Amino acid sequence: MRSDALANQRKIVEAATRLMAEQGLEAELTDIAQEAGVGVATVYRCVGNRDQVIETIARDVVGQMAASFDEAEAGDGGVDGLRALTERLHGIVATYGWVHAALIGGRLHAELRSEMRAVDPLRRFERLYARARATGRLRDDIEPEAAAALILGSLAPWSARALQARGDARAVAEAVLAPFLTHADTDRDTEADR
Amino acid sequence: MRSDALANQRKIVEAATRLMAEQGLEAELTDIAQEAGVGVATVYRCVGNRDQVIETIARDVVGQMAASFDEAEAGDGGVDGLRALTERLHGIVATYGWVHAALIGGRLHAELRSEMRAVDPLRRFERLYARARATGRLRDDIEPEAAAALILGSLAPWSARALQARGDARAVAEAVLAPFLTHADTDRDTEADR
DNA sequence: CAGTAACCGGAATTCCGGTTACGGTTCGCC
DNA sequence: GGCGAACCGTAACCGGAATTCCGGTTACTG
Repeated sequence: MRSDALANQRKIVEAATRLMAEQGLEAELTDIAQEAGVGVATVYRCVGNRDQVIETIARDVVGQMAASFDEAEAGDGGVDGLRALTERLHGIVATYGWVHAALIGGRLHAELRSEMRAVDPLRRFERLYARARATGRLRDDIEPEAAAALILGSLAPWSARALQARGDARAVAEAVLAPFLTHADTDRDTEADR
Repeated sequence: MRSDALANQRKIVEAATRLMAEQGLEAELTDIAQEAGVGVATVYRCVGNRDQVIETIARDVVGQMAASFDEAEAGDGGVDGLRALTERLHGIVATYGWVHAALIGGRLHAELRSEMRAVDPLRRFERLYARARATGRLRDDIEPEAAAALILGSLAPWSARALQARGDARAVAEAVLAPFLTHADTDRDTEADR
């Protein structure tokens, strides 16, 4: 592949990501091409048809999410790992906006769908949460399943946007996890911030 | 309008709601007509074109949400009101599935969009939360804004589904609010459950 | 119970966005 | 610097979903 074609490929994927992040997966191909500053045909040559464009982006998101979970699972299993994971996930949705939401509900090719399902964020987060709770810095009166649903719920576009308005990814993760920390721990953190 | 036409209108809206709840807003008109047991033209006569079908459903959702908030604001402002609101909201998303999520991100007519924005769930929930916190049964180390984002985040389709799997709307609301109650209060509730 | 206006279902049509074909342009190796 | 292959943008094509049209049917009124 010639270097200009490669550059176009990158431009197109970036443009598509940007557009789909705000409009959802149904962004039009002509718009994507325009946003990338190329013609429609170039999209077909450099990335493929509409489905393949979506698939490319989907793979990006799924890959990044999976990697974040892998990393967290490889860590020491403490609360800090959970915080880092939350932070990374919020970083991802900040970039991909509506894409990750659409991926879960939309119609995807069976193959990609199963790949997505394999990540199974709720379950994996739940396990990580349970593991971290054993360190004693998380409240023990809340079930990991409910905690996972709440924390990952904060990735919903409307919540994520509201939270992002208040600070950087680190601050967001902090705010999201706070309700689950033991009082002693939140006190410590609060003091540390000052 | 003749009585059979009125009956059809109801059937169509219900069918569209059911279909869109699981498939998203892009459900096809022919499928909707079939699900309702009528011809396509009947959809146009009784409800209108595709956009108007969506608008009708959207109005339902927005109306129910707004009513829920109105009711909560008219209440005594305690934690129980918050719990009831959360319960109602989860009931709504259980019925409308992907519709409410799509409404926020999708392309809507400016008019309806602003109507939706007028409900402004995050802000209204935040105020209710702040008010309820004054009663002393909610933790005071969590900001209302963050709490609102987390609690309303639980309405995200993936979280809502996971939570619903564990029990009825009341149990869901309970689980969602638990992290925000003071310890004394959660203890009391936990004991009451047994 | 008959007349009529409103209603119905399904076929025909329009419309719109994805896809492809084609003539001009640019990269990169010599 | 020139040549060929690979690349580009535009405009025409195509399929499928939205919308409309039409002949038959059904609910209300007197």
